[in-house]
Amino acid sequence: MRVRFAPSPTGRLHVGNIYIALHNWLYAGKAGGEFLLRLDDTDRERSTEDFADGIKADLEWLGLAWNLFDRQSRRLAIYDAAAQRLRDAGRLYPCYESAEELGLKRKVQLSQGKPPIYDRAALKLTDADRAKLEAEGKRPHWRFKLEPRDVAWNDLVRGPQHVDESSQSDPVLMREDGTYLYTLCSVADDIDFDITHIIRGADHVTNAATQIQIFEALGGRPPSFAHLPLLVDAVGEGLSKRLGSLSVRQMRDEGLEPMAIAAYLARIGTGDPVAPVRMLADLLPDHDLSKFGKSSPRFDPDELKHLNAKLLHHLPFEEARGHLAALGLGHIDPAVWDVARANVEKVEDVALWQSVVKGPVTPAIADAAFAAKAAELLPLEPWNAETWSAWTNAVKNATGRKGKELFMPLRQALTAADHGPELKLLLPLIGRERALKRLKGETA
RNA sequence: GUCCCCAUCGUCUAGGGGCCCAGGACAUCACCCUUUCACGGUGAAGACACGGGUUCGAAUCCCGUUGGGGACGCCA
Repeated sequence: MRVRFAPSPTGRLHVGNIYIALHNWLYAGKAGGEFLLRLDDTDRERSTEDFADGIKADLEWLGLAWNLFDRQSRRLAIYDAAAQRLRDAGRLYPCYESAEELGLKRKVQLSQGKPPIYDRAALKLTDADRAKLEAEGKRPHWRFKLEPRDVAWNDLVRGPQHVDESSQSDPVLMREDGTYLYTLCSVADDIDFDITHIIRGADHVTNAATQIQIFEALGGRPPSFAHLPLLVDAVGEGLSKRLGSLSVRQMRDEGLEPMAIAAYLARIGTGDPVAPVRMLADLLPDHDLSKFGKSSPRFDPDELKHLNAKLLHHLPFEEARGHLAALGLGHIDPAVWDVARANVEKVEDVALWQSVVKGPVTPAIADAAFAAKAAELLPLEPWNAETWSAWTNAVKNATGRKGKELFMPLRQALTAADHGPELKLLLPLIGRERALKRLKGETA
């Protein structure tokens, strides 16, 4: 069993991409299969090396490791052989229309209310016609001759599918300049790599029918197909159209945990509860493509943020350590993490509480007399989790204050904030020396 | 424009003619816990897009309307 994730290095990975990558990874992981990362870089105009590196980095950051790697630009011989085989079988034919001519034809068809399908004019060309065109300096692009029949398959997500191929254009497989297009490369590679399952977005469903024909023409057995519903954004628009607006890079910069992203993307679209998980493997047992429907799930950044916070609230220091270090927060005290984690939304928020503990903090003191009295009553060290209530009780008895009146001024003096982790846990970390200074209004 | 697909609480969904005046999860709200907030616990509120059929009975089947998504490239 082998799956592939085949992005084209024409941009950074975005949510829609990693949603597909993740499900491929999970499917292979659960079945004990292999995961191929294949860079579809046949479009030399738009593919760049930087994007190729970026894609790998994004995948690594998410923990989506691949067993195999290749890129289409290195596999030209495979495509040459495939094209020749199709030519020999009479399934590949030369066409001489220019891109402008084709555009015009489509426009005319559309204006007549007809579907913009290639009219196969090139099929009617005689040898003499072709010779004449060649003599004029025209170079052909090559199309695959589709059989005009109904192609059916059982989609792992969508159930029984069929496409009437007489309503499809013969796909161009080779450009005028002799380079190949995705449609051919993809199939040739899938055959060569023995890909058993193609898991991709629903924008490829009609492609599937055409590709099945190419698989068959090439003598390969078509793999199983699974077309996941396309994610839409909050306004209900397709996510894949908005490259860059939700890139992996951007999510990382926002401080989101890779596991939060994975957990969210793994469950969205299914009825399974969206819950934080520690590692990708935890997602394996419940993974099942048949849990998906055909309608588009909404990708909600707020829900992701919420999940991210929830994940952090339970994250032991040992598991946060690496991530903290990666963010330049290697100096975070484990004790601070344990006390503050329930109050953070993003991992870097802990830095604030570290600075509250270690100082310097400029206290907010509204009632100096009260703070001074509290300072006077501050117990001697050693301090522990009981210190806070012993102290506040003493202050209560001495001043007659209670409830919010009592502790809010203390919190503000001690932390310069009016919310935060439990003071009974925070206080011992701050220590007597700093607490004393802050109660006196000094920055410490 | 043509073809394909979809339509249940705010969101993700369960549901395949009576087990459903619709179940779960997330979010929301309330209460509890906590000498605030957050965390945690308990509970509440909240939906079958609309109109016609079929049927003793429809969220479920059929038709239509509306709304949404996708495909139709010498992109992938």
